Amino acid sequence: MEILNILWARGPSTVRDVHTLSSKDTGYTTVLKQMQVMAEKGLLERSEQFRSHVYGPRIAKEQTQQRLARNLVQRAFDGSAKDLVLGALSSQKVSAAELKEIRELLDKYEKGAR
Amino acid sequence: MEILNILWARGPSTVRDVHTLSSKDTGYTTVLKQMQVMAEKGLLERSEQFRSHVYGPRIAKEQTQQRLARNLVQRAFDGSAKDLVLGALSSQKVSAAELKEIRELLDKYEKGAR
DNA sequence: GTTGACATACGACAGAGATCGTACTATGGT
DNA sequence: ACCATAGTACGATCTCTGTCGTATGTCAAC
Repeated sequence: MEILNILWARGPSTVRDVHTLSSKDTGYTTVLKQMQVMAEKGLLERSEQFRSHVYGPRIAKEQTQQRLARNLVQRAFDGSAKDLVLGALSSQKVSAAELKEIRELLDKYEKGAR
Repeated sequence: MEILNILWARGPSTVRDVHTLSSKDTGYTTVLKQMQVMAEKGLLERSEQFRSHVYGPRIAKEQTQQRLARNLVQRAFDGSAKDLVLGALSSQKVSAAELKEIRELLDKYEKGAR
């Protein structure tokens, strides 16, 4: 997950970049291996054009987030999106600005979808 | 996760109960083992008073959901609760009634927490 | 008391993930 | 041409989880 986050933020990057930016202090080859495996599994694409291979995310951030959210809602919240929102709110501080954005989101969703 | 869901819904139950209710068709001893391990890890408590041991959830549903939501927000949504809501909404249909509830939730949260 | 049904305990195994050490390879500077 | 450096490839190990088979224990009914 952290690897994906870095790649989404920076765009295609080398293993060294990712390793340097990673918060975990794990070995270089560990990150390399992880990225190789992720590439094998289709999560990352890699370009071998340069001396250091360059890896990029193969699925969009939004799409992945959607998948994770749905997954969690199904498995832990009995399909209730409401409860997920509840959980998210009560688990951390949410700023007034963010609350506003969430409301706008709900409006937009209501208009858009049916 | 499914085991926890069943226990939250039914309250303390035997392995047989859980196994019968489970949607996966996995062996009885598999469920038994899982529940034993979960008990070891402190997720379940078990009473050996009866012939068949009775297992109950050791952590409240809400608390677990909170933890999971926070965890996901941190790891996959850069701490943005808004994005999690977005993900949840766009990943599935959400009824008008549920939208209403979510709005009320936001109101309550805004009043209550600062 | 024997037995059949049902329970738990335990160990084995396979698959996935994370981690790392080491070996191999390519590249640029001298 | 050589060698130090920095990269990749590969396999070994460890830990977790899920899965199950088999062994062992218990209890009630005959």
